[in-house]
Amino acid sequence: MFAPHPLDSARLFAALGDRNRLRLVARLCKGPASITALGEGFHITRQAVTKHLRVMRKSGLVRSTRRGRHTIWQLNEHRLQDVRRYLDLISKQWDDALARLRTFVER
Amino acid sequence: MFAPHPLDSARLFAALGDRNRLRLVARLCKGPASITALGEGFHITRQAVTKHLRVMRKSGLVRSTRRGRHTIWQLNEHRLQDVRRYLDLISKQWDDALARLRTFVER
DNA sequence: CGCACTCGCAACCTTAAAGTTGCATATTGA
DNA sequence: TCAATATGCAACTTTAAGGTTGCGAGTGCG
Repeated sequence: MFAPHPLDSARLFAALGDRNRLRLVARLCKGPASITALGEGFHITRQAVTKHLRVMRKSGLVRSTRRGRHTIWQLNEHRLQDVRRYLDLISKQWDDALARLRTFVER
Repeated sequence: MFAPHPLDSARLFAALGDRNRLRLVARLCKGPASITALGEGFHITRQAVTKHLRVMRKSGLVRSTRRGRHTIWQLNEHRLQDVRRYLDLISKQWDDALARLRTFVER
């Protein structure tokens, strides 16, 4: 079965926990792109974009492949599913807790 | 319809993007609890726990109610669903992008 | 070939996150 | 009532995140 590691999950959520990184993800949803192409609409340096991409790569959310003189970045669909599964697990536990509470309170 | 704001979402993910906060969430899944009860198994100060809880409250992930001399904290199921919905939206866009890519590549 | 383009590396700055310590305040049980 | 309990408030330290600038290196078009 699937057992999400809390530390890995934390890193994954942290990777999504930044405004600019979320915008990068949204941009990557439209398809793979190079660094300069990704930073087009942004008001940050190319280096900042690079840093964000590496943070996300470290968490496994994104991967890169060298292609000639530019590096192509794309989303890692599996990791996104990991996050969703982790949230589902939390939600389920929470629902169970609520159910137990209702039983106790007997309202 | 539901339109998740990227900035709000970022704050929400950031709230989950910390090892100790994730452990707090896991603990809160078992039911509401007070601050000292929450920090029981942790190796951090009560004040640190308080700070984490407030970060999560600011993102709407958790809420608190004063009850006598202790404050009871519990999860906010609605916000959890918000995160899940946002991820679903991202995943869907990503799936669409993949579909488009397959059409282009014509493999 | 040479120049423009795309990127990596490294140093640096600024700010905020994570955590601690110390003290004040309110509540409750004996 | 009084002390123990449970929390809040504030100042402080340390570390890392987010961002910038400068420079060097590989790649490809004209």
